[in-house]
Amino acid sequence: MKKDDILTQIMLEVFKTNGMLLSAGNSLVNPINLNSARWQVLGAIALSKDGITTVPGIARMMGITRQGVQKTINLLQEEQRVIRDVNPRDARTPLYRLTDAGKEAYAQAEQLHLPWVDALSQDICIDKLRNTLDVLRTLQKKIVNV
Amino acid sequence: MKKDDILTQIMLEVFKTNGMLLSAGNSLVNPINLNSARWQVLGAIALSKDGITTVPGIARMMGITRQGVQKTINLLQEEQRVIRDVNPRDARTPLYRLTDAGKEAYAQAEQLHLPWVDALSQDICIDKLRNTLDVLRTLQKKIVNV
DNA sequence: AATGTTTTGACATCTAGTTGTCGTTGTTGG
DNA sequence: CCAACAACGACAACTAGATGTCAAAACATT
Repeated sequence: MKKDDILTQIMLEVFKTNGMLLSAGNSLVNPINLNSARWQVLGAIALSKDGITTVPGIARMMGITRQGVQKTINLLQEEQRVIRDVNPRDARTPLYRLTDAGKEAYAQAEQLHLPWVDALSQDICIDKLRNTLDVLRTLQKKIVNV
Repeated sequence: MKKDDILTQIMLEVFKTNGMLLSAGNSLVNPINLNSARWQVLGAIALSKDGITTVPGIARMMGITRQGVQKTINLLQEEQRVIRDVNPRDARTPLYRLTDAGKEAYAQAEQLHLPWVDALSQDICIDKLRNTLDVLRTLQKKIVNV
């Protein structure tokens, strides 16, 4: 197979893998009343500097639009899993952080996630994983510039 | 980074790459009045045996639900890009094939796709691409079984 | 300091795709 | 042969996310 054909196949497999990961992720965190979208947003907040960040900040981190994140954040806020603070540095865009319930939900999600990732990474050597991560990131940079 | 962490990163990058590929794909085939979803379904038909297949067949090939494919097929049929045949082997599920307009649309899409893929695969050696394809497929098999 | 540009939240509309249900058609095992 | 059972199209409701618009706030440049 030529490079072009392999890359085309990779694209199709990215679509498929995306769907399967979303679906598996939903099943994984469904028991704790989460889904992939909320889980990811909780993670984005948890992993941000000082555990506090803005909607557009999350959107940039996740590579989706701020409007999409805003919807999820509004839901998480209704569920008392995130709380809104005034942003002293920018009056337009409030800061969000996890509540205790949010922290617990994210911790539970991690406990479910870990053994799952562990099982999936079994039998794939670390160099292959590293390479895959590198290729995906390289592709993204190129897609932006092309 | 541990294997687990790398794989977690890969998952996040798959989400991002998926979004970027969809968006770039939409821009790419937008000039010929297509989008990523319709383009993919046209491709699934074009690449199937004898260029004729069923809705559930496309769904299995693409790894999405038959209902999702059905929606896209219905649109493509309205646009006269696919045509429906009676399936002599199964009265429930009609066969679909490309019309001349459908074939032309797909050929045009390929002409746009080729130089794009070519530019993206530039500077990534074929072994890295092969490895990435392999890892994605391995992951999919594992996700199904875990 | 004034002006033009960018970023933001809020809101509305749209799209691709999932989930669930129904009645029908195939398929398979006893 | 026939009774379960699986797969199908049609339809409806729902979800995540994109796209577009607006006014307000922040920022940049002169």
